[in-house]
Amino acid sequence: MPTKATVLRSRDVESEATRRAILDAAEDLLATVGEDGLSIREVCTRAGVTAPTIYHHFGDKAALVARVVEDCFADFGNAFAHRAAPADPVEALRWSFDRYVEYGLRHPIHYRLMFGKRLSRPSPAGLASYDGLRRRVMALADAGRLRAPLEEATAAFWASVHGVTSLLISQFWSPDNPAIALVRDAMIDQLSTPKPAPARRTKGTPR
Amino acid sequence: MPTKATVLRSRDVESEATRRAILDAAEDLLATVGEDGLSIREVCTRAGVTAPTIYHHFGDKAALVARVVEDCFADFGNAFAHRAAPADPVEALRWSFDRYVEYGLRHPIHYRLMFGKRLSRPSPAGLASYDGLRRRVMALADAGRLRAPLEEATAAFWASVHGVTSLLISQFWSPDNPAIALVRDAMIDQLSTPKPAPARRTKGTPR
DNA sequence: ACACCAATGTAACGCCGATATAGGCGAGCC
DNA sequence: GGCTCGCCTATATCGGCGTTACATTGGTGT
Repeated sequence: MPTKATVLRSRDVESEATRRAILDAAEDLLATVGEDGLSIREVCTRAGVTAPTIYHHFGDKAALVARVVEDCFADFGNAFAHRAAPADPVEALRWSFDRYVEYGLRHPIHYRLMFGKRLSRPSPAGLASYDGLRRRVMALADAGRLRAPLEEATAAFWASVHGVTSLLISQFWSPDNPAIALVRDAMIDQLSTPKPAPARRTKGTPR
Repeated sequence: MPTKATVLRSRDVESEATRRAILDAAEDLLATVGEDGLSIREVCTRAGVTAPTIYHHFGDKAALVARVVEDCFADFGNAFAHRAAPADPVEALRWSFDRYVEYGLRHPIHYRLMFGKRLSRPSPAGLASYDGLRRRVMALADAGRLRAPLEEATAAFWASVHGVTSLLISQFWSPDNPAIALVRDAMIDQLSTPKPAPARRTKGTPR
């Protein structure tokens, strides 16, 4: 962004520092006590500012939370990007399912905020993360192994992994529920055709 | 002669009347403005009582909401019970999927409260509604057409329909999204054998 | 050098959920 | 009838919340 020379005006860097302090405090609080537990006043004391500063920088509480959630999508994307996915597209999809569920279980509050209610407009980071999923389904199509329209298949996969993750986060299910793998493998089996070369068996996916 | 339980003492019927008035007001508010929009004060004015009355009858706001949600599960069950399901167990399952989604779309706030976060203990009405779903899956098993353990299959079916409903309610999906039927049919295809198993009387849970 | 304006603080408003306390009033006993 | 007792409801209030009108300060551009 700073194509022009970034002029260092001291008040700007101070302002940015407080902005970050507020965001850090908010993110920390959000992860521990949730959205309802997060209070402007508590953010104030933690960030060392007073209320009008927060409102000056973010508008209102909802916008502050939305901003934090935006950052969460980046973390969510990293949960996939910073780890090597299997080469086989079907196995990669299974792997994506597991990483998705893993993230939800690790950051349940964040997950709820990200996917519990759509914000006014889909956030760029949210769209990017969905794009990542679509690409993984497209890899299946590129291998000639997808047997549903791309968008529908992507959406269906999302619905299944979101359903599982939601029930886990809401503690209707325990993390060792065998239905998790059942849903995962059922959906993947339905979306993909068997491997073209019949003889070779891929590792460890006993239907 | 009335039994002890039916002795009508006027103060009892008055108390029950105010209790119902509070519940009706709360249910109405909940359906329109949601849990956060529902305030004790608003319930008070609508029900024509004052705050301590509500606390006397229900304890606190969470308990009041929980009580309303309990009633919602009954409505949810009626969405299935009061309508004729198809005779074929596979079609009945498909029908259940649609009724489930339909209820969620019709009562999104209630749905969120019922399935968004597990209450302290699973409510009796909630267990009953899950039992209804299990029975519909068991009908498939009784027809020898279920190819997964009963509990796993029930849970997997629930996860898929819950995932779809959640995305619809959160407005990530539009109600005419073709992925809805894709998820539904994919899961049902995976859980059921394509044809009525002819001779084998395996009413158990073949794997 | 000075006027401007973004950044921050002070203080307050109107909500909220929750409660201590007191009063009303039917129920049952003498 | 008259009494007390226990359940039910209202009055008044508390502390906390999100939010905002207003004042203040200090860096910035001219």
